[in-house]
Amino acid sequence: MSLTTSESDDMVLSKDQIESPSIDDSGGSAVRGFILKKGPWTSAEDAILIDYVKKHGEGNWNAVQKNSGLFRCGKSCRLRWANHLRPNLKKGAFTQEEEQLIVELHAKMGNKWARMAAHLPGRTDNEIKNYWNTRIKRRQRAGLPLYPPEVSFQALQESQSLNTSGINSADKGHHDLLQANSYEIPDVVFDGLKANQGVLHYVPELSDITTSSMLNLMKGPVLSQYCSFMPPTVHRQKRLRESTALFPGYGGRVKNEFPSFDHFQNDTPDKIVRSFGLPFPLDPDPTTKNPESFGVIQGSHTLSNGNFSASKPTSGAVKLELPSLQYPETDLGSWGTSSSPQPLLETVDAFIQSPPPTGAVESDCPSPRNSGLLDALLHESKTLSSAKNHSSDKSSNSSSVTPADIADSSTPNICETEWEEYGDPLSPLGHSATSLFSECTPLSASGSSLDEQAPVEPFIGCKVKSEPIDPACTQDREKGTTSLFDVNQPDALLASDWLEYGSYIKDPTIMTDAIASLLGDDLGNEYKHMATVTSTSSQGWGFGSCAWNNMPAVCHISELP
DNA sequence: AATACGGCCAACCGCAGCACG
DNA sequence: GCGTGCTGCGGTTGGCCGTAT
Repeated sequence: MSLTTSESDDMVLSKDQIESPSIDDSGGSAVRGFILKKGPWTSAEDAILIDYVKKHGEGNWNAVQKNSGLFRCGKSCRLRWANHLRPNLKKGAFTQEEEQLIVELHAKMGNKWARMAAHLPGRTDNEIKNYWNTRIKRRQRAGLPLYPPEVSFQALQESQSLNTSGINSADKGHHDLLQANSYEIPDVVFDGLKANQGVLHYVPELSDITTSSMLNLMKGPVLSQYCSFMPPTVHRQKRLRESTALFPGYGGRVKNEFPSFDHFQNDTPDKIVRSFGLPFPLDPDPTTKNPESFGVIQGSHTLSNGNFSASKPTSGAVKLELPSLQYPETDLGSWGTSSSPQPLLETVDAFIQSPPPTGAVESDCPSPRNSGLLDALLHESKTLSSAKNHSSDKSSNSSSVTPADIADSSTPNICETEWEEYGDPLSPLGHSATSLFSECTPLSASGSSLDEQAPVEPFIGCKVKSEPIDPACTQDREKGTTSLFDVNQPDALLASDWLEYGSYIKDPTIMTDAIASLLGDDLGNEYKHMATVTSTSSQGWGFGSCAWNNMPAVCHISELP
């Protein structure tokens, strides 16, 4: 982009200026008695920098300021050179090929702009970053998925192959597989993976979640993460800084706090909550929960990113980063073999408890629903819902209740619909995300997403089927992991392996039916008998796991008739 | 026509990793 | 081993411009 600043009052400061000890009150900063200019670069400055680099080469940027008379800090010089002056820079809009590549790379890498730039000759990380951020906003408004179905599915397939091949954290096979697909996945992505530790540790870097990890994590803490991985659109407020604006109380504290689950195990609930992006501590008092804050979760890239920042462990709650599909530096294997999904539930429960899933709050749904994107999503979802009602009718004869049925039987929930639309597209998990959203959302589900994503469902394995207490069934599972729940005995629930902050569900049959229905029609019979409800939360949430992949699952049935 | 808003781009800031003395 | 400086990276902010209201 061309410089717009006046080039007449050029920046090349005179000797006098250079040595002036005065502080530049126009944005410049004084360093070692020198005034460093800030702001847009002028052509004169560019010329100086170019000339300097020609003579001395790149690097040693701090020397530029010392030797060229250019009053820019080294960082500024490097940035200017890298982004605008260096040869072979490709200017102009991204081509379709480039855009597609960016999407694919982002699905693989997350917000690793520099790495992505390496795959796009002539393009800078800044360009890509700006493009992506713009794209996100655009697609949000359009109610479109962040990742095109093909990209999501591709990532999904890759992750699937990874899972089925039994690759674990220590297995470099990940790498090979991914690279075979022409994507360079940094080693670091898998560094943290550890095989079969037997304990579900944590979701260390949700920001770096990969397809596989998403598949595995979707059901848990990631729930909150993915509930918000579409950055919420801030209406009428440019550059609203969620960290401070939305959570004044947590502003700096929440940011970048993302301890591993190892820590969670000994941490207080509120700490855990914050770690997963919840802006508020687990507070028994619902009134203390600011809907806005909660919405952050949703919007946080955490899901804020979604990202959650893909690059750094951050509180999804306050960051607008999108979730990458990277493998988290965690124990993926443990998800599959884990015998203790506790952390997940803890988090989920915390998540759940924040905003009471009551009808009164629904309109106020503290989720991404409050975002402008959600408005768009709502619109789209409505359209889809109406279209899908037809299909729903077809299955109305089913013995079990489908999400669509549920939706029909309850007050239409905008939030829910939006979440569904949100979830599918966002991650390669597509449906998995949807399932999560719908299941975690306190309200009825339109079921539209479920229908559409049917093909992907099998990969998700997140659905939970509630089966009547069947010792034989549960005993076959990881011992101690699955506990039969007796909704009539709060104590039993609290004592379950899946820690519960809540008490118990009021009507066991409702939970049972709800969960069963989720598996019944949506998931099909294939996995119908492969999941078991392990526990329930105080607010109508049911938790369980799937036998075929041991994935934790969660669903909510508060709105069941 | 005035204003508000969003898109886009460039630049800055803070942090982390690394190398070196 | 420690402190310092350099570099790179990712996130954020500021400003211009076009468009919508």
